[in-house]
Amino acid sequence: MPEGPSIVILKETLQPFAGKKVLKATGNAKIDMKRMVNRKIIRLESHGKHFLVCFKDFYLRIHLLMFGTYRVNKRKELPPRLRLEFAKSEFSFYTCSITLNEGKPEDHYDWAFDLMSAQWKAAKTEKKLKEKKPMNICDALLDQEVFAGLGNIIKNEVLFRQQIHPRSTTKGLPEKKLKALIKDAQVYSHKFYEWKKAFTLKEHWQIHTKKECPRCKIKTEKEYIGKTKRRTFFCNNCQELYK
DNA sequence: CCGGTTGTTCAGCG
DNA sequence: GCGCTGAACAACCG
Repeated sequence: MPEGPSIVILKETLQPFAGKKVLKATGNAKIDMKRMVNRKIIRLESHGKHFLVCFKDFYLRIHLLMFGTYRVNKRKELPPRLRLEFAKSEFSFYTCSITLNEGKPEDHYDWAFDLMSAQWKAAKTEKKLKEKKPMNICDALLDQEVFAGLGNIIKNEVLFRQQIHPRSTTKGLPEKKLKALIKDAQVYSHKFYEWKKAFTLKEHWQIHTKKECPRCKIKTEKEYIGKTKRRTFFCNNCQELYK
């Protein structure tokens, strides 16, 4: 579930709960369940991979991590981390990280860095990236402070689309290449969102999990690259190294 | 049935 | 106190 576009879909799925009053809150998350009872959900938000359930003066931050799932008006066998029950409906979250934060989300989040937000700004993203120490491009793309919502699949696909070798560095990328990569991270995130909604995400993968390059047909590489050591699929022939 | 993973956090070490 | 590494967490799929 967990890259940014999937969290936007989650937000949209739970939208009917906005404005509804919580009657019962249960689950094994280490938060004070009583805080939500008899309180109305004011709005549902997302920022990168964070899903936010907002109340008047606090909000829940839900992160699905690798294996997180949720159900609406249905239950899994698993004990829920959090279940909120309303007059005629409910939702449950499983295997995720949940924190209760005081204040408003806008005090802690800047949507200029959220790839799925209408407020996303390429220029601010580029500036933020340049303020960081030079690093491997895979690590940079997965850095949530710079590219909020970008996950491992988007990383692999965007590097392939832009024909950038995953062993390239932020310092080594020419200005033009860097700008194109930043923009495509946003463009591809939105495509990911559309395909995910249409259940056609996997068939649109060009390089992720692929054994053969769709462009030049040679065998692809699978390596664990960068400090993050995440699974990286690439084509040695089509993706140029900038070091 | 085992191995692997759309992710993050934290303990331990030098 | 720092950066780095590896473990821990955990459910589901092939």
